[in-house]
This record gives sequence, structure tokens and C-alpha cells, in this order.
Amino acid sequence: MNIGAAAGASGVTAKMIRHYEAIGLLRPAPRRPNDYRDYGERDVHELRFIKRARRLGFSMDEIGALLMLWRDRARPSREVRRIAEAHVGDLQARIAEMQAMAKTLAQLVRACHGDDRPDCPILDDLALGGSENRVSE
Amino acid sequence: MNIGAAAGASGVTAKMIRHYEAIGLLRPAPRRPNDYRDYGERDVHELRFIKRARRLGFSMDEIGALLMLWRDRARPSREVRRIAEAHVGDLQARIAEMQAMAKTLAQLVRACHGDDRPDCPILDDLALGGSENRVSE
DNA sequence: CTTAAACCTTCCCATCATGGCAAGGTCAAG
DNA sequence: CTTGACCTTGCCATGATGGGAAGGTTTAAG
Repeated sequence: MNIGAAAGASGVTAKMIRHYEAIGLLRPAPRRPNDYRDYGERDVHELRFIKRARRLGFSMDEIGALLMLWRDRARPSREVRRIAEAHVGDLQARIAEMQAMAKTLAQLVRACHGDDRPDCPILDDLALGGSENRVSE
Repeated sequence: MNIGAAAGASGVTAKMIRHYEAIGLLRPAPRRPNDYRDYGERDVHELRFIKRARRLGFSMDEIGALLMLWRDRARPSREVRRIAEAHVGDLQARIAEMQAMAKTLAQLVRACHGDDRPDCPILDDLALGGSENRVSE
């Protein structure tokens, strides 16, 4: 299977497949006599794995670790769970941060009459830092 | 005021101040005879404005627009509110997406015993795409 | 058989906000 | 006058992704 076919079958672009190989996430694909990369079902499977993990928001580093665990049929599920738990924690922290932003902003939007007049609580807040409601840092 | 002082007063690094100038977000600072950039209170104010807007998650494009509106004392608050509303919408969409990820992942974590045994619902899901609960795309 | 389309290969560049580093000019305090 | 703390510009790197060029291969149609 050529790289294009693998791309089609996995939903990962050919470009990204080469990239994943370049950064060591995937083992180098065997080459055919014409130097084309050759993929099998197993590789398509790994590509789909990567794609799904990306969709769940895992970082490339986390995916690297998950892939290694996945390839190791004797891995302890403990490891996998640890990574997933850490990621859930990450997600929750980012969600909380964004919710704080959205809340502050929604308050400001509510306070702004939003017509032709120039006075605007949103700009006032940005200028003066009224809601010094720091979300992190 | 030198760039370092402006950086200290605003919380924006000197590096980023130059960058903002380079990309046209800030007007080029006047130079002193020694070619040093010279800043005043007003500039520090703008830098703080930018910093606060970043903290609220506005994109650089949005900040550019907000800055222009801020400088225009006759702006209609309608414009400002529109930008802020759009950004709140953005935030909410991203929050929903991340919540969907976190939910799926939390379920998988709950299903994984997380011990020495190799079988793991988390990997199974990634491999087979059990929860084809697409979050976007 | 020739040609064109559709592949493949590698390599370079761009994004975006940010940081790091280097080489060289300037200024203030000792 | 030296030292150290500034300033200047410019280049490189990040990380995931896409764009595109230049050149080789395969395939299908003429």
C-alpha cells in the first residue's frame, strides 16, 4: 500500500505520515524498489490510533507513550491509565481557565450597551484592569 | 522611558514589545538620539491593554481590532461588543469540545482497572474507535 | 509508443507567539 | 577606563500542519 492509500484509509494526510516518521513517532516504513514507502493494515491501524488520540486532545508526547504501550502486549494497564488521568487533569484545568475567561467576558458584554455611543465597559476593563481576576500566573 | 522600563511597567517582555511593533500592532516607538526606543505612560497603558486582552484569550487579530477601537474615542460600543461576543462564542465552543474529550476520557479511565494486567479499555478504544463520538470535524 | 495525469520522493518555507542567543553599540557607576 | 547593565538588529527554535517546488515513477489513455 502506497502512502496515499494509507492516508486515505487512516484519515491522516500523507504529509503528516511522513512527519510522524521523521519525528520518530512511527518506525520508518519499509521501502519498495522504487523507494516508495510501503504500508500494511497494521500501519493503518497505528495511524488511526494516532488520529483518535489527537482527537481526544493528547499531546504528541503522550501519544508516543501510548503507542509504545499499545505495541507492548505485556504493558501494565496502570501506565496507560496514569497517562490518561494526567491528561484528563490537564483538560479540566484548561477548561476551568477558559470558563473563567468566558465568565468575565460575558459579564462585560452584558454591561456594554452595544450601540452608537462610545463608552464601553469592555474597553474600560481592558484599559484599567478592573477585573483583576487572574486565571493563572 | 527605555524599552526595559516599559516592559517592567507593563509586564510585557521587551522582546514582545519589539515584536508587537514589528507586526504592526503598535505604532513604531519614537527613537532617541542613541536609537533607543522611547516610551511614555500612554504606551505602557497600551501594553497593559494588550496583556489583559491576551489573558482573556483574545487572538492577536482581535486585539488589533480592539486596540484600534480603543484609540478611536468616537467608536461605537457596538463594535467592541460584537468582537467580545464572538470571542465568548469561540471560548464556549472550545470549552464544549474539551468537555466532550474529558468526558470520554474519564469514562475510559473509570473502565480501566489500572493494575499489572495488560488489557486496557483505553487502548482498546484508541485502537478500534469505540467511542466514535466525534467532537468536531 | 508517447504523453499526460496522478502518484511518489526530498527539501524548503510559512504559520503564531514566544524565547534564546550572538554580535555590537551605549551608558552609568566605580 | 573598565565593568556590567542596558539597548540594537537578526537569526534560530518551538510544534503541528500545510504549501509548494523539483524531479522520479507508474498508469491509463491516445
